[in-house]
Amino acid sequence: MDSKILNLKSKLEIYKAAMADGANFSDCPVRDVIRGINGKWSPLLVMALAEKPYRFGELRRLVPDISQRMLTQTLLELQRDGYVHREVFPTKPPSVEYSLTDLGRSMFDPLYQLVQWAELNHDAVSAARAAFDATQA
Amino acid sequence: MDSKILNLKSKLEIYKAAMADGANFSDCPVRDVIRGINGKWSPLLVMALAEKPYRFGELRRLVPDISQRMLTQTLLELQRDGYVHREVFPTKPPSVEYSLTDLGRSMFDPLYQLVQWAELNHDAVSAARAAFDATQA
DNA sequence: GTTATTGGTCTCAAAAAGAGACCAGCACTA
DNA sequence: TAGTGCTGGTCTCTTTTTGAGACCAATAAC
Repeated sequence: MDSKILNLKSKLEIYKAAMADGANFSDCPVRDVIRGINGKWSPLLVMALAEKPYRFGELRRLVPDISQRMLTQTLLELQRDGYVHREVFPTKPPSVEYSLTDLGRSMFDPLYQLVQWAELNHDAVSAARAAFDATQA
Repeated sequence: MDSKILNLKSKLEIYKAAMADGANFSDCPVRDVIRGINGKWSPLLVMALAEKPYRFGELRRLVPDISQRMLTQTLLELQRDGYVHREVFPTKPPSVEYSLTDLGRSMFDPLYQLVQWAELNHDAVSAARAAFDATQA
């Protein structure tokens, strides 16, 4: 346990070094990147596209609770940040395929770590929520 | 590169297995957990508290662009999900210390992976954004 | 008595997200 | 030939979330 904490501390040294010298978090360049991938739908779409390219309508069916408006908008943001490639095929009617770029694929590993952690701990989180809500009642 | 893709695919098998059989993403338990930590401020606060416990006012100064309202609210959510412990000390005026629980600490590793990735790739993202915006002008 | 500090809450304005109607262009069908 | 459906969107309206900032009680220091 102690060694784990030390390890954690040494990692934080690196993390803090990545920030501005003033050591406040507001102009940390990492935040800018994280913000682009921590929208409500972005990680989900990246995970989906990591499997294979999908067309607009396919993504819509895969994630039924996203509105068409947010799907368009999130895909545009992912495209702007260089994670997703958009290609229009001249079929009738035209179909549009979305796929991950190399940059997008490079995000999969760390993102998947987080997903794995979430899967491993979602029981603990549910329990914590239930316990907390019980005290508030 | 090919082996990387294969590795990615095998990981996705696991990911999909974690979902409901219908293979649509809307009732994936992982989403519920991810949602709790992908707010605008949550990952930042977890990273900060990973270093050491902080008091309310200290966090406010550390993250100058968070409003007091959102700091209160985000800390409450993190507490509810079992990531953060809140302790009131009977000083005058009372001071409140926030620290990570074991569950919160267990999140650090995967979260830090993502931060590291973000740091490594923020130049590429900036470049992609600039290139994209140039075509839209 | 005045001022500052603590960790909040409350209210109101602004921004973001969700719901759903609408659209053009073509193919297929009746 | 008129109707229907599919494509990937956009537009508008409503609801939710966030941000900005005033306010608060209790106490200590000046």
